[in-house]
Amino acid sequence: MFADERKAQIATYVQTHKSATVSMLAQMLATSESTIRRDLQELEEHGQLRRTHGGAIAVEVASFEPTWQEKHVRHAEEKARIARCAVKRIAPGQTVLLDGGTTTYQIAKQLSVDGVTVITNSVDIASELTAKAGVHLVVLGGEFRNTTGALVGPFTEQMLSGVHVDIAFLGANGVDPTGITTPNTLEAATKRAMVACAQTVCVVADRSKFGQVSFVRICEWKDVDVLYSDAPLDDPELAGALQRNDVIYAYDAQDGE
Amino acid sequence: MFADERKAQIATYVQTHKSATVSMLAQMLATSESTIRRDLQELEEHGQLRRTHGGAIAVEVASFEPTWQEKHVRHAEEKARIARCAVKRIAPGQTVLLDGGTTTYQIAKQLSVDGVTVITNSVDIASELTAKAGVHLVVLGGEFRNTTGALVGPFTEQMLSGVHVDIAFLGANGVDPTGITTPNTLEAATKRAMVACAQTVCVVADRSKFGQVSFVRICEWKDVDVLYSDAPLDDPELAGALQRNDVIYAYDAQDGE
DNA sequence: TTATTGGTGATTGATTATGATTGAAAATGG
DNA sequence: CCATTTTCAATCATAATCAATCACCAATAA
Repeated sequence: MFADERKAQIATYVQTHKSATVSMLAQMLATSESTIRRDLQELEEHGQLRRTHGGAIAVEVASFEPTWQEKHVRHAEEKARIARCAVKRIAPGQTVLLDGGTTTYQIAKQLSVDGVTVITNSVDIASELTAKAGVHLVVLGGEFRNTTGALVGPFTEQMLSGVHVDIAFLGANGVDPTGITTPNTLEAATKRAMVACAQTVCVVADRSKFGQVSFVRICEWKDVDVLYSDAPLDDPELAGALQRNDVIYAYDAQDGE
Repeated sequence: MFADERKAQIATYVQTHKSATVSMLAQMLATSESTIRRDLQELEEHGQLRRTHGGAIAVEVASFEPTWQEKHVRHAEEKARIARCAVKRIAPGQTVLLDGGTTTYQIAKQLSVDGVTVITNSVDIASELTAKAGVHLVVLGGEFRNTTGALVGPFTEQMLSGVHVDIAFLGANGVDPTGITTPNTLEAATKRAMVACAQTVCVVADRSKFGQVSFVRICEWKDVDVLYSDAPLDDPELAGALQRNDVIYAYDAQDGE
């Protein structure tokens, strides 16, 4: 094990797991805590992670130092780009399923097609769409999860089993060559039910999700039709997986303005 | 859980829920109140939230003036009074069903009991309750009706058939000696399903509804347990009907202040 | 061989985070 | 207004963690 190799592993681990303790890293990499601390120090200097007492956390988790609003807005802008691209696929008369999440919320916000039926399990999206006149809104029942603002659980799945939609837009926490993942089992089950009832399945995920593998698998790429993101695809492994499963990759760089 | 991780969580929580108590955060994050206070102090110094006695609130909502729509609600003051009275009946641990409507919305707004489960078919109420920490929120699925902001229809009724609640608060457009009525058949069917699944049925209606008979009957007085309003009952015929069916009549005049 | 260099593990005093305690301050309810 | 309760800030003790330092080893070059 070379030093740089070890540092890369630490960086990857913290990226995917959002946090790690010094003692745990030392054990995992079969080295001393001193070495881990030195590595963490260096990685922090390179902005790869953020140190804390006892370990380190991923930079985006520590979003409390750099002004929260600033970061929030900038994040929203990337997601708005994805949404702008995704919303073009929605045609009048269609039935659209919008999963909970900030990116799908942007889709709802930018939706201006008349005569569409929107089904959602997000209270925020529902709230947003109540103001839109040309939208027939259907809300999926379920239990509210305040971490994501989505309605999930058996009720949601039961209701989903009774509907069929033309197109579904799903968010995901992890996007890897084998498929998409999310940290919560309830959410995953609900998303899976969404995949099952949609003619066309679109995943929306900004590039920070690429390479991440979260706890629970939602589905594989063969179940997905389109992946929307905000930048060119630079992971050859993921690109290959998408191609093999006929998944269209679409993104909108900030071009036309 | 690292300190910075915890602080980020607190910041996010307060942002999304608009407020949080020290004790609740301590419990949620499995730490002491001392630590939470230190975190809150630091977060306040960074302008991420605003501390209050007992907790913190989000920076953006420092003042609570009536919402844009709320000013245009007729009899808003009466409805708030009715809600203040009705909300006293809700006890910790109970499961509460809140029908859509401006009066029931006021109940949601004034709800401050911890550990209750609230089931609602109103997007507005759901949206309001996402901000309340101690509430387990369940949303009834269904189709959105623009005129009332409620979710109704077969989906709603199906989901209602699968639940049982301790107490339900219903609105009504007409209150007459034979029972309560509403103008829309879909809404009526949904309200009827609500009556069926509740142990205790409470009707909330300001005095302007008394004597009105709307198009579709929801239920008769024998199905109702309590009627909340804003003034003494002056219709002897209605009073008689209530008495014969053991319906409690409760109101809150603007007394104690 | 010998010196040097870079990386490593161990040690230790210093630092930091935390939970408990207590008197002070603030909210609450007459 | 006062009494009561709740919450707070300040302080302390403790435990965990860290930075600094030193010694060691292996690889390399003179």
